[in-house]
Amino acid sequence: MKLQLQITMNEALYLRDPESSELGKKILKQSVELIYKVGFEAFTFKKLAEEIGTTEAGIYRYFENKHKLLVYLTSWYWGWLEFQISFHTNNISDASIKLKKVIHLLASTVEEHEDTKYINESLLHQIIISEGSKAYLTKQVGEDNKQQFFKPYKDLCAVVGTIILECKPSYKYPKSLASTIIEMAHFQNFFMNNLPALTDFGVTKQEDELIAFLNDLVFASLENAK
Amino acid sequence: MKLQLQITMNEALYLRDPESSELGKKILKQSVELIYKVGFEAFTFKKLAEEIGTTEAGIYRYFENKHKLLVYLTSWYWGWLEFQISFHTNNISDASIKLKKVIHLLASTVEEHEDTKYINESLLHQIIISEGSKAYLTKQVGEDNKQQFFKPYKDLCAVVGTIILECKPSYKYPKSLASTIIEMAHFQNFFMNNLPALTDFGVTKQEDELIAFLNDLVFASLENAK
DNA sequence: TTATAATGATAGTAATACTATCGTTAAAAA
DNA sequence: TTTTTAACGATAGTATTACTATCATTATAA
Repeated sequence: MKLQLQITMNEALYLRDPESSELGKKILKQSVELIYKVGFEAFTFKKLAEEIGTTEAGIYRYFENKHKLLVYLTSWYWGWLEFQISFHTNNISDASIKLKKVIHLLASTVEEHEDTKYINESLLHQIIISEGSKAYLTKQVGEDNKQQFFKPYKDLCAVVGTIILECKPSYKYPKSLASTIIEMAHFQNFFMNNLPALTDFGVTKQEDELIAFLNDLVFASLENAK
Repeated sequence: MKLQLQITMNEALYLRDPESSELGKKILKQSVELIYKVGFEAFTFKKLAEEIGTTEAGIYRYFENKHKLLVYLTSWYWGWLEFQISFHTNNISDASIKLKKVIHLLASTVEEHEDTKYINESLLHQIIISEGSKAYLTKQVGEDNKQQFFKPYKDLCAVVGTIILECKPSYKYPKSLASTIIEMAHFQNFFMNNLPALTDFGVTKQEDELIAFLNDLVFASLENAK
């Protein structure tokens, strides 16, 4: 048995549903690989078209511009992560263990499942680390938000916030702590690999140390709450 | 008496020192206002030249490209902040009070001192919040780092890390906690104003609540350390 | 069998991100 | 004071980016 995970995407993010055709799936697959390779700034629809073997106009039939494509990919990632969390914390009754699992999922390198799918989660994870915040750090964030583009991120944050409150109902900042964990799982990873002076993690065993830091941060805050 | 604060800038960031001429100072002043107004993506040297009343080529004599200008501005900000911290924590003996002061300085809206200077710190603070991380979230981060472009950020982080250790010598993650405070002071501010569902801060008294959150996060971590 | 929809191929445009040249002006050195 | 140098303004030019438009072809569905 093999069941395909389907993530519901905001229709305003695309012109034609990329999951509905072979070309669309190629766009998703190759855009992840190309953004990973050259970075979001140097990524263009022309280069993407060349990789795929189609034309620029072909890409524009699916996505209005590269910003919407980035928002699409980040939304997909948040949706996917929320599913991973709900799957892996299912029937864990102890909220603290649940929260530890969440931190582990956020901070661990994603390992590949099947390469058959059209999105490589492991590369996408790296993209989220390096480019993810560019999806909302823009002048149009207000309009994008009105169109619900960040709902998957908010939903994930709400899920984590709820688990935090399960651990400690009296904690006063569940949502801010949730967004802090999520952002720091990515930023500290980026710093560790690119600006190590900003972290306390060595080159070896790095991931474990990042997880330990996040656990320490979160559980100290919760234990401290009255 | 009026003493002008001079921040030493990495010479590799510019082609001609912008602080050495009137045009250079205008470039700094107007770039802050233009980036604040249109955002870094829509900001171009052509528009900047028009604002100043010079030509595109005139700007290119000072800065190679807009990325280096952004790195220049962020470096300036980190240097300025480090000075603010050293100034305002001077002769405070209690490390905890010092750390609280640091958090306050990081998370407070910067109010204007004199408008005579060529950099508006209050607008620059807003730019750091919205655009700051784009200075290092690039493919060239490694090369930029080799050229010491991020030294001011690292220095600031080291200063904060040292104060953290003064508070609690046994705490294991002073640098990661320092970079977490700095990043979160900015990100939570951005979320509060643009994606409020990611925070627990209301529209009123927002700044105080953000400071309270950061204090709670930091001191819980330190008190928790053995 | 005929519509309809998706794609490929090609063209074109305005803006961006530069580089190069040249004449003028203003300040510093001789 | 004259001469040299440095900075600036003005203009031009190029490759790339970020699109939009058109039309022929192919595959699918009515």
